[in-house]
Amino acid sequence: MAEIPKAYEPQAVEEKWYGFWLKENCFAADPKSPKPAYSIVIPPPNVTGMLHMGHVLNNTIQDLLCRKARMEGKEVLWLPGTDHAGIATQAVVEKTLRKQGLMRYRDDLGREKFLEHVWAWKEKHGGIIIQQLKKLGCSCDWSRERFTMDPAYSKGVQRVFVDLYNKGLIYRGKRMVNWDPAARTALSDEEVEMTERNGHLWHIKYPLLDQDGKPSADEFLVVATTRPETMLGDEAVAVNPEDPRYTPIVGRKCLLPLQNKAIPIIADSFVDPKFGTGCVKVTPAHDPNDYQMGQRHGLPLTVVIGADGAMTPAAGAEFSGLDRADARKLAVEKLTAAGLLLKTEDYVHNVGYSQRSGVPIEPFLSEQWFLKYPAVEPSIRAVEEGRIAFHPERWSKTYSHWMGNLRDWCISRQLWWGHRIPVWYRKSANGEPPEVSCQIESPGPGWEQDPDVLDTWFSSWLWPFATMGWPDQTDTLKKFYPTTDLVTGPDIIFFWVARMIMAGHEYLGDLPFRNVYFTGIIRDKQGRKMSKSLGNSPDPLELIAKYGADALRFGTMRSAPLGQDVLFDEKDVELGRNFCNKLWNACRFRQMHGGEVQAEIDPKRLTSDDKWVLLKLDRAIHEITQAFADYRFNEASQTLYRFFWNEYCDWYVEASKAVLHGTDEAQKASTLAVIDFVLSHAVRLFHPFLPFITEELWHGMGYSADMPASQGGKTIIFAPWPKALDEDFIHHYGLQETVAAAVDARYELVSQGRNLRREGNIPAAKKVKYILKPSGGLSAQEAEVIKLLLNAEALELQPEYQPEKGTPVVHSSLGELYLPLSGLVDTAAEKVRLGKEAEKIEAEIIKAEQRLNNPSFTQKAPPNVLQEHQKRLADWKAKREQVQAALDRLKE
RNA sequence: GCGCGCUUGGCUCAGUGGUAGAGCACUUCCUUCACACGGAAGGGGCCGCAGGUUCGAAUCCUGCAGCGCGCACCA
Repeated sequence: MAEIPKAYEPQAVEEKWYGFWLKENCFAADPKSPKPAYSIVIPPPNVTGMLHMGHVLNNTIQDLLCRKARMEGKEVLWLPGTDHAGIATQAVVEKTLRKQGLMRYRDDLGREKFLEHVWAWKEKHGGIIIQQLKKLGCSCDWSRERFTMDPAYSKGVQRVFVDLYNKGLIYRGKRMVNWDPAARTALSDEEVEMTERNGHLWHIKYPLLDQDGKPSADEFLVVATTRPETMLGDEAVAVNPEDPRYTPIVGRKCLLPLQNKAIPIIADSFVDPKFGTGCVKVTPAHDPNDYQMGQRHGLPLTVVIGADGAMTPAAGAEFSGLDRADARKLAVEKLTAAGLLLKTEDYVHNVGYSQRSGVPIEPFLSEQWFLKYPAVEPSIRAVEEGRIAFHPERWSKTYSHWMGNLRDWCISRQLWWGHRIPVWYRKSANGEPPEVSCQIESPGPGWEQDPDVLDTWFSSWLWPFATMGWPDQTDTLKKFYPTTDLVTGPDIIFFWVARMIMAGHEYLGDLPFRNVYFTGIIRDKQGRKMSKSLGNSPDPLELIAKYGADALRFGTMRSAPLGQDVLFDEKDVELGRNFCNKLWNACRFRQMHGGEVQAEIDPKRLTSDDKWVLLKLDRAIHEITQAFADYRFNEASQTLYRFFWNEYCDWYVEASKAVLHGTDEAQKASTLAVIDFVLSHAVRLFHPFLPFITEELWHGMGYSADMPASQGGKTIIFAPWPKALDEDFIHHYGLQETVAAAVDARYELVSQGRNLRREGNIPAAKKVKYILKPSGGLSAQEAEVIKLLLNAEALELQPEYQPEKGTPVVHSSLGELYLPLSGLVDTAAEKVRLGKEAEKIEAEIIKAEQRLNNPSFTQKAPPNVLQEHQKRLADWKAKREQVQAALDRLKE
């Protein structure tokens, strides 16, 4: 065993072992392996993205699952890759090119040239996030890294498009879509975020026209609108057909101000007579509801806002070219000047914003491609029947709700970066509509491909199988599909999860994964979402550099409960680092005592402390295994923390010094064997959380030497996952719960004894003598442990001890522990202390008696609970007697 | 409007029918031969409010309040 440094230094260790794992191909998945398969496909990060805390949370969980599965003897495939992220990537590149002065708008460069720039960008930045994942310790099979625009992957995307087109599920149509005027593309409904805004409701007078088309001086309608600039495109005013106030004027016309245009008054049941004035202005080209009404009433579509968000010439000379926001201001000004603005109310309403560019969405009429979702029914059933299990389960409700209200998916984007739509057109000579052909390759000369690309999610939804070589029946697909677990955020349940389930059912006739783990969202200490603009998003790589990857992983896992948002605090990472250091030093302590790894535990030499720690280890293994089964990683990490720090280090290691500092060599060897047993288990239990330090210790401590090369001899990655101790083991080593309880009582006595020392203001370093008046048997070794843990000069066992008046004492089931302080006794202080204790005991006794005196409790409570309460009462009563006796002695 | 989640010590959160827990922060003491990225002892909570079920509720049910998040075509 090599000497190891005093504090754990992660940097060199991390680099060394990650390189080793790669060199030894430890993460490679073998489709020919006879082992049972375990697989995860990574939620592909944006190819040009940078690692953030969300990735840390998400990928640590995946790594945890994969590493545990390997230790359990599974053949593991964690398939990594990146997403081309259409709009996001294109926007970044456009911005850069604009900054460099290479273009103002992408048309300046043209499609080919522009795409060259994007690919160059991808080549330059595309590998960054992959390298960052490696720093985190992710055990992905990098030989299988995929990109959603790999040639083979693209083929799959196009094939699916053609197939769905041929099935009649994909169609083209002119619709009112969500338009992003900044990115100048259509978006899906899911990419629009409704945000509550403080706006205004402007009440505008529309004068009625008489028979001659002359505006009436005193007859007018009042319409209320949140978007006065759209009135330039109004084609009607609508009222409810049942509204008696307005039925007489339906069919007449009114004057559209600013445009000086006559528009009809129509009746439509969409209008709610109780809202506002009961009159609605109708702008068919710029509002989805108005569009519907326009269709019903045959109204013209006057487009006053263009694709760039600026007013068109149709808006009139004064407005043409103005941005929509400026047009609103001008419209209000002009209406005010004309005396047509009746009032302006403050009004809170929801406005749709582009999730990508952050600008308000414009309802916009355009020709787009739509998909009617396939395999909807089986996809709903798969989740409802639990064949796909959501963790936490409640998200299945969100899923079902969305799946039950599906609307066709707008899949075309007016972008260049993405999969181009495999549809071809050939102009016909005689003005007829062009010929259309949907196929992957060009049908030949004279055919032009549709200029649009597909929504990024139209490629992502194929990720679980398109990454495995589909449509070919590859070995990988056969072995690892369907995947086992998916780990992702609930924010993409519609974008990605639901769509993957449908694609899986449509193309492979089965579910794509069996479990979906939804992480929480990482927030800052104040609970705000992390964002670049707030500057509250810590750089994980800086945290890794400062604390180590293991520390970052452990801290994150420890504070991330299932399904709950995580408030990130650097303190958590600090805790992780401190924990690694504790683990490190616990191993140094073992090393200090030298000798070979002790493989065999001798049952005859086990002390009660040894048995206690083995039982605690057993309980920890049970709890951790259950926590993993429930996807409760925070519980698993907390159990590990408690076991290792509190139980093993604080109590067992300290107690073991009674043996290790002694002279009995055979007993020392026995203790070291227990330590080796516990440590070699603990290091493996920690490995999924702390891959680097555990690998280092696995080798440094010599535990790898006991294992065959395929099972931990070479690397801890394949070391067997610890099993709970079996009955034979427990019987063989005499590990009864009663032993553990007795040791618990002994440690409790020690705590109380230390408290006496504090209460007496005796410096920790000062050696003092304690006297124990035992109530039962205590071995010499156990007494030695008590002495050591109390840091006492001596512990005298005196069954007949008669204390001097006022000697401080504590009481327990093991007996009375006195701290005789020759000449230094403060009787008054001791009286106060014992008085307080007596009060506490009295309160507990009253509580217990009340319960036990209640006949319905004694009749109805289960026997074990009843017994427990009876025992509790008896214990408190015994203690009361002891304390009372001590108090009486003070009075003499 | 509908749905979901949260409300437990100063802070962040576990706990989910039988004596209120952790980490951090705080107080006091200790550089003792694994670790000051440490050790020891301690203070601090009528578990949001009101009802109900139960022998027994922080825990189950019902209402209410506050906060957060989804979904929804009301100008």
